[in-house]
Amino acid sequence: MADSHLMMGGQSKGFLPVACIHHWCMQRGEISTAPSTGSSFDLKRAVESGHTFCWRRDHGQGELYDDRDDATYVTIVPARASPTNQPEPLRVTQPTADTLVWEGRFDAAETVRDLFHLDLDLDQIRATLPGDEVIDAAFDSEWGLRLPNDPAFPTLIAFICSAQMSVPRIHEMQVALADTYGETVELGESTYDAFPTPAQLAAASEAGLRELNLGYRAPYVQRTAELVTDGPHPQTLATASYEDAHKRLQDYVGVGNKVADCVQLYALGHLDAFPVDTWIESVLETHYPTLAHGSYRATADAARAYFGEYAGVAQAYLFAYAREA
DNA sequence: TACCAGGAACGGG
DNA sequence: CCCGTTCATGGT
Repeated sequence: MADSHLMMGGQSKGFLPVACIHHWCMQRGEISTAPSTGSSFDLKRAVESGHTFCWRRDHGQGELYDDRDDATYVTIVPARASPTNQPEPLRVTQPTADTLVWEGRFDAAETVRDLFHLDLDLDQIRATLPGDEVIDAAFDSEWGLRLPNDPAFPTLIAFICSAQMSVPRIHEMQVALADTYGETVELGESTYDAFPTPAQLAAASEAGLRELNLGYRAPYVQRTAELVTDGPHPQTLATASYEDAHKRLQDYVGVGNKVADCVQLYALGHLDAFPVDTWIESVLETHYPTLAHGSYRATADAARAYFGEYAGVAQAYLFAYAREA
């Protein structure tokens, strides 16, 4: 096992400058993903199954959602969520099934574990779910998939953009937003574009956003960015109840039941949220006809009651399983 | 060409 | 609360 905070120049952690902005102070670490029996994390599945839109492949490794299975992924932790209080680029790769390697400008082991809920026991979660044939097949097929625990604002914007849009095109929009309105950050010899802050995105014009092919979602994104800039941050809803957060998220523009559930599940740690999209609707109609009630609220509530505390994990596996077939 | 893609705003029952 | 219509845009 490699040192979890390896440094250049033999410096110890205590001698690091406060603002570590130079490439020579890059740190690297290794994380085991095999707590007990077999690997319990699959980085490619976690990043490329369409649940997070906060990652991209490193330069020169193509776009997400193709066959490549050994990619290095990059995200930029927003200032408000980073221990250095400034946007922090983070590279992660999985050289073997049981090993995760990260690179960043700070000791990011805890951050990486947090970003994928790695401290949750996947076997324990599965044990809480009903052991029906569909869940069994989905978990056998998609084992290692983890829910993201992403920053709230980028997740909110991504799922406002998701309306009537394919997974690759949602991701394209987030890349375009970052490249156009976000701050450029440096890691080693490379530079990356962070997702824009609420204020940066609020300053964009509807016309400017339409140029990025956001279509009718452009004014939703701009107005929601204004609301977040002027009001409480959606991240604060992580400590609210499911019902309270669900209601308050819909005060933003372009946010209904489904987008609210996605933000709650992928950014606020509400793992009992069960987003019902066209794929899940189809799965329910085929395999769980008693849960499909037609209206969003009735269907989602029935699914939450059936799958329980970790209904969102079941949803993620069913979604990935359905889309893979 | 018509239809679909991780839906939501809007108006009306 | 529930339902029908409309809303950009690129792919098939």
